[in-house]
Amino acid sequence: MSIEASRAKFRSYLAQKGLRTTSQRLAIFDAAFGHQEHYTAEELLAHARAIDDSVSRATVYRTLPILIESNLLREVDIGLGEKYYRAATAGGTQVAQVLCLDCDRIFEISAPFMEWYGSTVSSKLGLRPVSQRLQVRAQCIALHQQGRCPNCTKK
Amino acid sequence: MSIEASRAKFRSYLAQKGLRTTSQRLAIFDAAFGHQEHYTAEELLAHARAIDDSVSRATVYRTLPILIESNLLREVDIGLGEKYYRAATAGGTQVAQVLCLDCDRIFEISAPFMEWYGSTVSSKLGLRPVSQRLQVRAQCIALHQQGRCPNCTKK
DNA sequence: CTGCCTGCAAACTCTTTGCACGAAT
DNA sequence: ATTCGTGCAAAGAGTTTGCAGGCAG
Repeated sequence: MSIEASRAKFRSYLAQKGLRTTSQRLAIFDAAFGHQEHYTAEELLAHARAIDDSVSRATVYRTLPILIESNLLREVDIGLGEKYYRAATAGGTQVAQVLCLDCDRIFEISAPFMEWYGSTVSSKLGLRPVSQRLQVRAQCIALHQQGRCPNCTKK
Repeated sequence: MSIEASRAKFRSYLAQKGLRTTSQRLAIFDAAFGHQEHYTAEELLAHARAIDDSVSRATVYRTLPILIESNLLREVDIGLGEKYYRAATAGGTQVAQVLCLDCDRIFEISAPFMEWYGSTVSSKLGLRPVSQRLQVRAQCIALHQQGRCPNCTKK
């Protein structure tokens, strides 16, 4: 989905929910879709302010749930204390995250069996799965063996 | 492993690391092993205080890493804001968690393929897996269809 | 005009830390 | 006697919220 199509979807979602189309919400949307990587709320705030410097931290936190509910953004909580966000891509519910503990980079990998697993396991408990996540924490082999990582810019 | 064996393991771990065997640490240990369910740091504090009312919140937070490093306790972060802890059982690294969103209860299910998956995915990225987690969020079918859940005491 | 939305700052939750006293070795 | 460990309270990080004023519809 192109960014124009996504922006249109955002505007119609706002209209449909009776929410107002403010310049701040649009700036946050544009900031959110200007990056393909994972970012924190704080980073999103910085990006949004580069577009519209009137955007406040509070509005970022108030807008994030709207973007998530409209399926335009995905929230990724990998247990680092702060949450990460990422523009939603197709099939986004079936991805696993791999966190490199050396550089804190998050990689995403397709995990098509996850949904099946969630259903199988939940049904045994009389539950209906809502979402599932599969996360791997890992260390960089090259960094630990040769002292430097070809992917990491941090170390 | 019996609680006596676990307590012995805890004492020897402390000795081996040059850490002191204090009454507070023992009270926290006993509180941690007096429950089989998941509990929060706050709940652990309450249980520990029932055994030794001199235990403070700070000491609970300072003792938790020791219990985890010694593989006596497992930390479970299911994204509810606070972390949960549980006495470690055999094969504890290969369990998936199922969270009931209606009662916040955490169920654990054996997931023997998780470790294999972590290795497979990590190796493609030049990473070595350290740990992995598979978590399912689910709703209670009975509660939503019949208005009450046979498992939940909360609702 | 109406009332939703905003920025600001304070509040909040969970966890960590500095300090001086107290207890294990 | 040494230190390490402790309780207390304050600090910290990330996020949420109350309020008075501002802008979309």
